[in-house]
Amino acid sequence: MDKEARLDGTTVAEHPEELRLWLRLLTCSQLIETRVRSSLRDQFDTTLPRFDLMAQLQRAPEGMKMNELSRRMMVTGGNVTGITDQLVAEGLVERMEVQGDRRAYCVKLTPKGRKQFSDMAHQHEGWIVDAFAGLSPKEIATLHRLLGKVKEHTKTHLMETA
Amino acid sequence: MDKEARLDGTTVAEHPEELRLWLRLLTCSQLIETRVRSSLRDQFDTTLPRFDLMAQLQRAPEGMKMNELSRRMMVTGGNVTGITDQLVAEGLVERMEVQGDRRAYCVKLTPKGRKQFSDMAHQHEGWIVDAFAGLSPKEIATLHRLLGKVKEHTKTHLMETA
DNA sequence: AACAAATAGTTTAAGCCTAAACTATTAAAC
DNA sequence: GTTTAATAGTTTAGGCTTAAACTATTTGTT
Repeated sequence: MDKEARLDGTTVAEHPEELRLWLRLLTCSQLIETRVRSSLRDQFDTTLPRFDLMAQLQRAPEGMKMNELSRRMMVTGGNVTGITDQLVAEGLVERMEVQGDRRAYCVKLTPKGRKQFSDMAHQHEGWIVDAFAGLSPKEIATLHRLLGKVKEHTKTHLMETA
Repeated sequence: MDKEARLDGTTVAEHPEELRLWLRLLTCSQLIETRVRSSLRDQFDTTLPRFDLMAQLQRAPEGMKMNELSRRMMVTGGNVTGITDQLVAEGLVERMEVQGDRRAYCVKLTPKGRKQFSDMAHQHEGWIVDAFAGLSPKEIATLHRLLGKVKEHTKTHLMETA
């Protein structure tokens, strides 16, 4: 039911290989992401979006504008507002005024936030290493390279076919 | 800043390759998924979860129990209840009683649902083919194979490290 | 048969996320 | 310089998703 016969006697999937690849890619993301969310909740009583925001800030010791956070996290500005509000309330990040632009905020990890993120990041790294433990270093490199092509192609061709 | 020097003069990324791979995998999923969501909304005024549920049902002409939908879609039962309610209200799927088990429902596409899904699926296939148009058939096969290893490894090792 | 345990599905409360409308500020056009 | 447009961030309404508590039914134990 899922295959079509061809003249040469072989069969071909009714759905193109691209579709099968997409479903598998999605499954992998979801499996790993579900595991990470669950571990973050159980071990640190936090969520993936909060972790992601802090991860962005850790790489920017001087802080980052909401604007840029939104772009890097690939979520809407309103979303960043909400997550930042929570982290501010918990004392993990702080909003700082930007010299010369009274519209903008610069968001930065507090010392408490840096410490907490450091603990989480160490565990997180382990979960991710585990997730890919079935692959050899060479396979990891290949996967990384091929996904890089997908990423570039998708990013550049995103707005064409509207 | 992102590299550590080693004794042999080479450098190694501060974060393991697995972490870089994970971030890239996530980026690819999100880029493609965002595009699909947006197209479904613009062209069919519907959402990805609704599409996904209908896609599962289309492969099961006899219908499927909520239970199995939940497992295949990798979401909670409560979620399936909500999405099914909407699709029932729109006349796209129907709940049927199961002979011999008054707890269960069998959910099935209506003729209207089959027709609408068929239209959407055709477009959807195009979006996905586009997303991977930067890869050769051989690269697609490689990616599919490697992600298969990730999927199997993750699925089997999921509940070990709790 | 009676009780306990498991299963199917729903409900609820809370957080995530988006698009769109909104406020405040800055930059550009003229 | 005043108007216009663009930018930074927030708010709001609505849909998605989950975990946990819940109802109803079925299965297993004795």
